[in-house]
Amino acid sequence: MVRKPSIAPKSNSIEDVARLAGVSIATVSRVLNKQGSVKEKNRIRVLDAIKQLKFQPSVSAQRLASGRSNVVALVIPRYEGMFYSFYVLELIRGIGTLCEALKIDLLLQLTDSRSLLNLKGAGGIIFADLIGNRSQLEDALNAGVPCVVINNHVEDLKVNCISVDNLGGAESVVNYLVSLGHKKIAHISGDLITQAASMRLEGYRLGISKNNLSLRQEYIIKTDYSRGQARQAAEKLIKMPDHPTAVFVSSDSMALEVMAVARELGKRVPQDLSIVGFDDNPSGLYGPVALTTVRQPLVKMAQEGLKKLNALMSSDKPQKMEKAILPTELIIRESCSPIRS
Amino acid sequence: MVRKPSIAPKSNSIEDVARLAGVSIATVSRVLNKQGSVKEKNRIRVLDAIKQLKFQPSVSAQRLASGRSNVVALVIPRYEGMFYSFYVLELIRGIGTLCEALKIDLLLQLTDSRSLLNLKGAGGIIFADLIGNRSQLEDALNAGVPCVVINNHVEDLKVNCISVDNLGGAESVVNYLVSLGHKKIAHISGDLITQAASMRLEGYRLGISKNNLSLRQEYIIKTDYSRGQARQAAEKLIKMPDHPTAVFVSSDSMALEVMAVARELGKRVPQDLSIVGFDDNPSGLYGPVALTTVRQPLVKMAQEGLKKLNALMSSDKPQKMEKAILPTELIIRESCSPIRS
DNA sequence: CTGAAAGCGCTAACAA
DNA sequence: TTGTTAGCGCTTTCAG
Repeated sequence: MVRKPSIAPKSNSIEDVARLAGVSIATVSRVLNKQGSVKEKNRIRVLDAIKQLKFQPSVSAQRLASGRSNVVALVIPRYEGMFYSFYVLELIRGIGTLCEALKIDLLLQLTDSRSLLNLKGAGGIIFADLIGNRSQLEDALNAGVPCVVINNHVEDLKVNCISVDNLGGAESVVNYLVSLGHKKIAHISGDLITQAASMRLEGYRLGISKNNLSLRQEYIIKTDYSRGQARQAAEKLIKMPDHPTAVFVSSDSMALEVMAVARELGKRVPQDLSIVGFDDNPSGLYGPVALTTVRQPLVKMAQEGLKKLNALMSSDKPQKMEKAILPTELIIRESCSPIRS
Repeated sequence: MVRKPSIAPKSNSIEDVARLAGVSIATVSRVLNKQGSVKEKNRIRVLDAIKQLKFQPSVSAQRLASGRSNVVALVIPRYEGMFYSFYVLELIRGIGTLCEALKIDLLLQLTDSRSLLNLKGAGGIIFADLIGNRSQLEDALNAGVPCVVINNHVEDLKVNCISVDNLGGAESVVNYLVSLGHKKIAHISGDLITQAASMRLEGYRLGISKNNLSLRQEYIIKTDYSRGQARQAAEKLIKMPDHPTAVFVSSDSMALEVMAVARELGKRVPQDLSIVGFDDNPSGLYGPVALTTVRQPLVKMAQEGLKKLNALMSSDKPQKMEKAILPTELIIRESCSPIRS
């Protein structure tokens, strides 16, 4: 048949390498994949030819022929508040850099949750959070695509997941504040469509009740994680007649906003208002009062997730399934003080 | 004789669809690619079969057979300060969402600049900024891969680029401050390995000299874009015996830090110190004093770049080459005031 | 240790 | 309007 006239200067293929090296393409393939044995002399010649021709194998052809894929998709659901958060960038950074090291191609999917993913595009999928897109995960699972979920604990699906102890982290904040003598503790929550935010709220509630404090609804304010809403929440809280003496904020970036508002309204931090954030965002370090916060191992979570997925993808044997919850850690800095009684 | 079903749930191929629909695979391919003509009745049957089988074509096979690729790589060089910036996220957001709409697969490469890219992995490449990785771009260009550079103006390479008028933006800031009567104007620059930061510095210099002010080296402080260094810079500037009355900061996030420092040191903003940022980061809106800044069309830049690349990739004809510089816009809010004389 | 050859799933020229 | 069929570039048996 007539070949399609290619416009672009056709780049050289494994065949060219084979010819130049004076071996068969099978041999070239062997040295490419570092498997099977090739006489050292031939290896060298092939490697030489590859370098000389600047040969790069076609990923598509490799995938098609081998059935394997070294492409990992990172699926991030698009929702209103997602880009306010420090955390998206941390995730991308963690996974992106590890991918380069592992020679894995990273397919980024910012999805609107209801569209279906191209499951054949990748050999494995990392779901970063699950927000309205459980069906995407289920589809992928049904199609037999290896999956890992991070930042979300999914109990009822047979899938690996790695999340962070938001509940425990939040509870420890309350315990800490109580230990400083606080009894009027408020909470500014993040977007409750995220599991993280709702677990932090839950942890707050748990902490309050375990410490035999009364849970006051007016002390709980829900936001979308944005600084704008944090500002409103802070104003509302501070202007209350019976205002809280401490506030646990669901993200550092919001906590910093709360701190700013407090100052503007003439409150001293931490003397008049103790503030605790969540994230361990480096920005928290720079103000005049370093922010007490909860450190969560985001990069580690992301990278563990990728490693697990990689194992899933490259082994034929079924791997054991894990539902890991990584510990969080209270980082005490300067934004809280004991309450004087 | 009946074949045993294979263990692995081998997903069905175009052949299965063809069989179910009672047509040839060529016909299926035609409806898949919406090209060539297919009798309406057959179209329906094929579409039906596809739905029924939940068929998704193999991207690799499509690419291999057609020579085309709907994969776009976004190359972001990894450097120290990159993740401080609002801008990376905006870029990813702009390109990521448009990719979904255009059914383009996005390959994200956070590269360490010296490693070579897998040029066969994508049909086109967007370089977001060029930081120590010009050779990657040149390699891609030489290999005939369509490329677009965003956020960096490359004069000496035959490549499309779309950047933002950092120079003009910076100059307009100085002009504005001068119009308010300021004569002692400082600049806190970002990481000068980025073209954006160095053009802003250049624009500042230009503005100063065009307005016949003297350029004072001690008024120029270089940072890595982090809030930490912004804080140090601000302290240094404010504590100078002959301190500036206005400061132009190379990013909003740093400008906010400067504002915070000023307040801590007892300066009123804008009465004692006028501050201008760069980015139009929404965070700038929330403080007690809304930040005057320079708006740059990041999302637009990213999306225009992707569109251009897409055109390059899907047309056989050579496209005209463009070096666009999108205008920036001074957004006057509350952080500057006229100087009393 | 090496090479020949059979596909992998799809596209697109060509024939019908 | 359709079906037939030759590759796309590589991996992977299977002989040698």
